[in-house]
Amino acid sequence: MKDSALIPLVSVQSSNHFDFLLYSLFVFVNCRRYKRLILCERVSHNFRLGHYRYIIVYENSIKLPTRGVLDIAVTIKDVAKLANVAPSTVSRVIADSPRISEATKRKVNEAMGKLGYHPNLNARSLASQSTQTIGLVMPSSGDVVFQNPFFPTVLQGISEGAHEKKYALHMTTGKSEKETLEAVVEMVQGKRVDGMILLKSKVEDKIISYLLKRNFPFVLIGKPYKNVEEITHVDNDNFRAMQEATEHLIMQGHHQIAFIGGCLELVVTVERLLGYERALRNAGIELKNEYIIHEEFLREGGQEAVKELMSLENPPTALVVVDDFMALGVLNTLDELGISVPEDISIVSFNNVLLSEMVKPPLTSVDINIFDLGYQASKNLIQKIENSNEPIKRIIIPHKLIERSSCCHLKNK
Amino acid sequence: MKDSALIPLVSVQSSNHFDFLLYSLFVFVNCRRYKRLILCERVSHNFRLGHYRYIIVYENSIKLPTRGVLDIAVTIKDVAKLANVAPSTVSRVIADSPRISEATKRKVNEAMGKLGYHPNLNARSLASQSTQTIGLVMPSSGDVVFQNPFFPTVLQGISEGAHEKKYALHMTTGKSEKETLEAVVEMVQGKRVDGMILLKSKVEDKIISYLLKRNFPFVLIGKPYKNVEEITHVDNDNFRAMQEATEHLIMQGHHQIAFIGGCLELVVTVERLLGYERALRNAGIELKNEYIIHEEFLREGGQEAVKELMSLENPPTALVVVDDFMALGVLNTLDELGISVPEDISIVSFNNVLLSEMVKPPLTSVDINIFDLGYQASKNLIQKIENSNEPIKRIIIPHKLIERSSCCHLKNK
DNA sequence: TTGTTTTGAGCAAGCGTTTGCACAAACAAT
DNA sequence: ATTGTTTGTGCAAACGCTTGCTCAAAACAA
Repeated sequence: MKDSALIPLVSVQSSNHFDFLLYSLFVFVNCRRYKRLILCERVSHNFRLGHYRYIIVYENSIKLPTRGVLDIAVTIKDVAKLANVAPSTVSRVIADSPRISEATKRKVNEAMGKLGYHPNLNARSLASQSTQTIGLVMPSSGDVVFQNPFFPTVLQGISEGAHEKKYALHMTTGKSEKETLEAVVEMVQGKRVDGMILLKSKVEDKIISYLLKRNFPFVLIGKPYKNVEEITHVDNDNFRAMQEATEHLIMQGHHQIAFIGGCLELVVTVERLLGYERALRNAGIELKNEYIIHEEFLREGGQEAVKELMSLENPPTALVVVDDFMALGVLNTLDELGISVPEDISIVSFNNVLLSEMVKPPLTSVDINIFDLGYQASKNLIQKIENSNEPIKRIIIPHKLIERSSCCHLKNK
Repeated sequence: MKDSALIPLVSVQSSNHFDFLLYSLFVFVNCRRYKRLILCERVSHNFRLGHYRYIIVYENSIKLPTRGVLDIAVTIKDVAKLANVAPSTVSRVIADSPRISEATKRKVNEAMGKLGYHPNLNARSLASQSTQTIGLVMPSSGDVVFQNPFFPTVLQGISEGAHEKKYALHMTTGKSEKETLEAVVEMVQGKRVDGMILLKSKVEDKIISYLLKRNFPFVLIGKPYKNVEEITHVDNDNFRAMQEATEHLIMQGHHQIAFIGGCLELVVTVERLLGYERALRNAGIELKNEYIIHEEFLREGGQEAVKELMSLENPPTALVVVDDFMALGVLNTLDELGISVPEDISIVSFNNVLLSEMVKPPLTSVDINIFDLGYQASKNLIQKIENSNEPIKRIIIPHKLIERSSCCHLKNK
């Protein structure tokens, strides 16, 4: 005889005939050597596949009611019946409402235990209008971000923050900008999530406008291009960070400093570029256009750019690179060109991922605390979800220049 | 006058008094200079916050019915009313049922457009018992996996496969094994997902037993430790891959080959270890216990191990390392020890992540096609979800040894 | 004893869909 | 004209939960 575990699906060919279904069940029960089968509730005449409930009786003694032939789940009603209370009472026990007496709670909990009850979260979400889920749009497969550790780390932070408050994550991908927006609409209007985290802010961001218009809770990682006062965001002070990185080089005597950055549509690039320019200007160093490179992360393109840069009449003596991984590419290209770091050229990069200390030479890199970026984002999003009066916030995650061996004082020529 | 966008939440202090609510609405409407407000439906006497519907009338001409005071969404009923059909018809139009005439479809679609209707996916899931979502448990923050590109890449593959079939991803984290199982139960019994993808298989895997017992669709990435015949899984032929990698070294004249692997509880480690042993045995080379190292990925531990290994009486002339990132650590340690690769020692590693070609020297690495691992997992999971008769499958993703410069022929001593 | 408050639990409506069947209208076949 | 078929829509129950209000019983006060 079987124990009271779930019973695998019996294949019922025609769902249109009650008798046939019943018959199938009998056959199934017999061949599995269950003792008896009792249909105990016929949910409606207008029945659908999956609406029958039954009890298995073992060895003539009634055991627990077991569900499962057509994947019928244990519901709150079943628990209520077993505990001899109303469904609403069970619901309140689950919510640990103070209006229920201890005695009843015990009784109900016991029944839940016996039946192996687990609430149906879709039903819960539908009724309570909340999902305990936060939404995320992944960068599309082809995206630059995917190649480097930023994404997983920030995800890890988000996940950690969500986990602490028992929130889950819901993600989709969008291949194009249009698809991405659709994905967001699906999550938001489809009521799949209570709030959203955006992983990057573009200069003209449709998603942000959409969420703003709908007044839907969201947190942005990065700095909004506009509406700064209306958007809770968590960011580094990228302007300062880059300024400091550049100043670090300046203090080491470098005047010819090039900037290697990413897509100018990303606000972070813009900010950092400004910080770079400020540092140079403060030091009275002239800005040179040919020292500023925006390359997508593709290695080949990067190589080209670096080669061009180094073959200028006055090649730079130092580089600021906005990403460790990109810096690694640069490092390789320099190596090919026979230029050695830091003797011939100094490099400061960003992100301080694990990689940066394992590379030769270890990279001086600005640690922007990616994990915390994600962690604070989800934490603050949840606050916002749970209290709609929560004020707009701007959370700045501190950065720190980690000195390693990719920079050194400019040798006097 | 406002346009027909959503109207922000009016703060209604007491939800208990209809009149008060009505009054608040009027105040709100006046101060926002809407022309008129009509309550058009009082959903029930026994009302709850958020159950009122209304129409805004602009400039005396009736515009679209607008919802939103208490974030009331447009429902299928509203669409039905506007299009003058039954809700069921709207539902069928959405599902593009052939039973609906073209004329009606057009009419309904128009109404949906006007109202900006979007289906409530929770309600859909509840009624249709399917979520179009696949579940995933992330490695916990502290986990090894998070540090290297395996996770994001496989996620990318999964996401791609899911996206193609319009499935979304649902993720949670578990910090401990217990929490992880709870997270799975929550997703499965909470009916949040239609199927699951497991990212690694442990030797005694409670999650697998659970899913198997419940007969819940899932796909494993990696090889199951037991019940191989009952579990659809996608994997590399890790045995062969490692055997080939080792043979590659043997063919280059190496006899003293050490194995640096990860946690022995992971099936993949076991498989690869076996492949390594087979290769040696086939070549008639004696296995040495001191040549086999299992280190968690922590850099420090790894360094220790490598140092120990190299100070053996007969240090190995070649290493197989089960992960590129780990190999990078090894590379660094060797560098510290003044041992150069590949001159003094050859290395073959695994995964062939972008990193491996950017490192000095570029690593000979076995490409196991991580993306495809994820892609096939979600693709096959979805097949399984959509057709419960889908047979159990074993999908082997081909691997390929990518030769770079971290190996060379053993110089004759 | 009677009136009043408190406590605990139940009733039933509601969340927004899907879907089996009923049924009217239009058409075809007798 | 009568009886079948189609074809297209509508009806209403169901999914499994939450929650405002009602109300009986218990506890307390007068």
